[in-house]
Amino acid sequence: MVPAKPRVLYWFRTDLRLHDSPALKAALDLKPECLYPIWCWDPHYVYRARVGPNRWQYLLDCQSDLSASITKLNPKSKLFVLREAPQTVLAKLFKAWKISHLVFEKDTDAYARQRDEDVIKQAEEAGVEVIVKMGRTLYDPDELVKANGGKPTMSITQVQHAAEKLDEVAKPVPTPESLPDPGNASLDFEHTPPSPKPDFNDIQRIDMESSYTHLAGPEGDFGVPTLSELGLKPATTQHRGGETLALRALDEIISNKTYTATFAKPATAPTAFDPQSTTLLSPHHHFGSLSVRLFYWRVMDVLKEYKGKQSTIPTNLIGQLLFRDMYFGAQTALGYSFAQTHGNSHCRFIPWHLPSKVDPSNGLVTGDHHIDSPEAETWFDRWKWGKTGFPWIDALMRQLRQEGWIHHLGRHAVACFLTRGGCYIDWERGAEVFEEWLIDHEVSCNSGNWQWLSCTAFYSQFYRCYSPIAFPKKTDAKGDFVRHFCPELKDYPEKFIYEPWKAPVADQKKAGCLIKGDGQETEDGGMKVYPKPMFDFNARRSICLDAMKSAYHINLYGDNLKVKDGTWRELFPDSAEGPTEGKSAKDAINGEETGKKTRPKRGEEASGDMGVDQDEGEAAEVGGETKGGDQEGKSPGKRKRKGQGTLDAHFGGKRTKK
DNA sequence: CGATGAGTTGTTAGA
DNA sequence: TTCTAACAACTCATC
Repeated sequence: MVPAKPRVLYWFRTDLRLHDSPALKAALDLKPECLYPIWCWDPHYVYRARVGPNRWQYLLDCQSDLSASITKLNPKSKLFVLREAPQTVLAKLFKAWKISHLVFEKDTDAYARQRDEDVIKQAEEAGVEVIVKMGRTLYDPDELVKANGGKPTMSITQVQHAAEKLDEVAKPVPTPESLPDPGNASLDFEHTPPSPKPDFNDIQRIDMESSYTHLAGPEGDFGVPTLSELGLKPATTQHRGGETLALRALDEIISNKTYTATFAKPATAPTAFDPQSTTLLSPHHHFGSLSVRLFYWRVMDVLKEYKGKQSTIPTNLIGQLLFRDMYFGAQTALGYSFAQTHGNSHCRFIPWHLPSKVDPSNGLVTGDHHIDSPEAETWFDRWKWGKTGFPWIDALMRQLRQEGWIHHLGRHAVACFLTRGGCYIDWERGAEVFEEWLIDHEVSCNSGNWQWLSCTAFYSQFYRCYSPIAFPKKTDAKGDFVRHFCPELKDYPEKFIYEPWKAPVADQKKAGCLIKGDGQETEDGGMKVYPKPMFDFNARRSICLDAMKSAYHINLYGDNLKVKDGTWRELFPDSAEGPTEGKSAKDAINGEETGKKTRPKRGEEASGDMGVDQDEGEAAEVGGETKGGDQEGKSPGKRKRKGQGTLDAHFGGKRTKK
């Protein structure tokens, strides 16, 4: 009996490329009778994740380019976009298209794992064989974590040591030269449009979201959707996606051997924008339109040949990829909790303003936040919309909104400003804005970088704080970057470009822009207006510094029971920055989720000690990581403190003792 | 175990 | 202009 030839569903997700795709190669190695290249238009990303027009456009670029490349290899084929959740549509396709194999690239963020587990189960039930191949990172995050003793990778040293135990980074696999025909794409089954509520992107839509009206799209041709179907405004970014552009960009970078071999991230200018000083490959890596392993080996080839002085890990290009793998490893080990403080065993708890609301039924943030301080809410709003009155911060936030990309150090500057170095606002608020606006947004990297900058994980030198005035001067004394993104300030003298409020009114008038108000008005009697700074930066920096010092001494992590039940407040001095005290603040925050509604308690010990709760479950994912000792041994009492001053006074009797 | 040096990416004053 | 030290002080890796 001759076995039937395989009929393969190749499910594209964040691997929108034909080159160096181990999963696609595995699909083709089956020598299938037919291969359907498909994409599921997943409602999770349409409604439940924050995605703005710029990243959507980038995705559509990637899909269109991929579809055209598929058609080039086989005129009968293309990318078949199905407007339905993978969790509901795939099982129907298995049947309707008589599928024998489902093949896809492994994805490791918390949602992706849950989704894929669900789909794999359905495939097994349908008798469909599933093939999953890694191709998204240098190392398989699961293996990396395993090699790191089952613990999340929290430093580059850990990544390097773990990587030494693994095989070397996989060499790129060849790009296919032909593709099998797709089979008959009949849609002889019921379409299940998703529920549009809740819609996290509702506020962005200028029109009804209508991408789910037909399974194969409005033309019935499985075509790539449009922004207008999503009810979104057109993209404003000039950065375009797609494998063709990605490979061209890669060639250009690699052709400049000196740039490639001497690249040192901290030395690149965050003020450079035309052209930018870094590679801008991150969005290609995010969508998989450029293989990180291809990039790795192309860079390694240059490093092997280059005779001059080279930059090294971690500042060189290879180091950048290692950081990416580090965040993937941390996310993999911690699951959903990695993207939030609540329940996160490796993220410090700081009593930030505007903390997230948490759903007590699952311990996950709801997407909404508490307004413990109306002032902080105003600061957050002004930060988001580029109206803080600090030109460097505002220019960056406007570039981010318009173009969907800012330099890594620019991200440092605005993140530090929002959290530990200015507003003392929860990093999760900032991460949400980045999630919406960045074209290269990646859950693990975004969460990781925000934790880094807010000094809640990965990094702890909170006394190193970016100044919105001194920092940009280092690479852009003239203020060209600010003049471009805050054009109302373009005629300001160099002397005042980063602190325009210091310009005498006569100079303000001469430059055609008055410094006044809080960002509401943009014009006054025919003269442009730029807001006054929303606070005294140096005063805020010192308040934040003291607050961070205090929170570090109190030393709570996101999985601590006191963090979970709200009793952390008892440990903080009443005068501490953040929602630590005051009847109204306490009611506003405690009322809803702690109150008398007790969360399920298991093994809880109300001893007042830093109990370590292991019931969140994420750790099980990596084979029962236990970190019971984590908070032990870090007790504040062990720490030597030589300063006297105000701070110690606050601690009197407040610190927990062991 | 304690001590020491390093840690991708700070700022400022003063030489 | 470019360099250094002081600022105040964190965790991690290594010896």
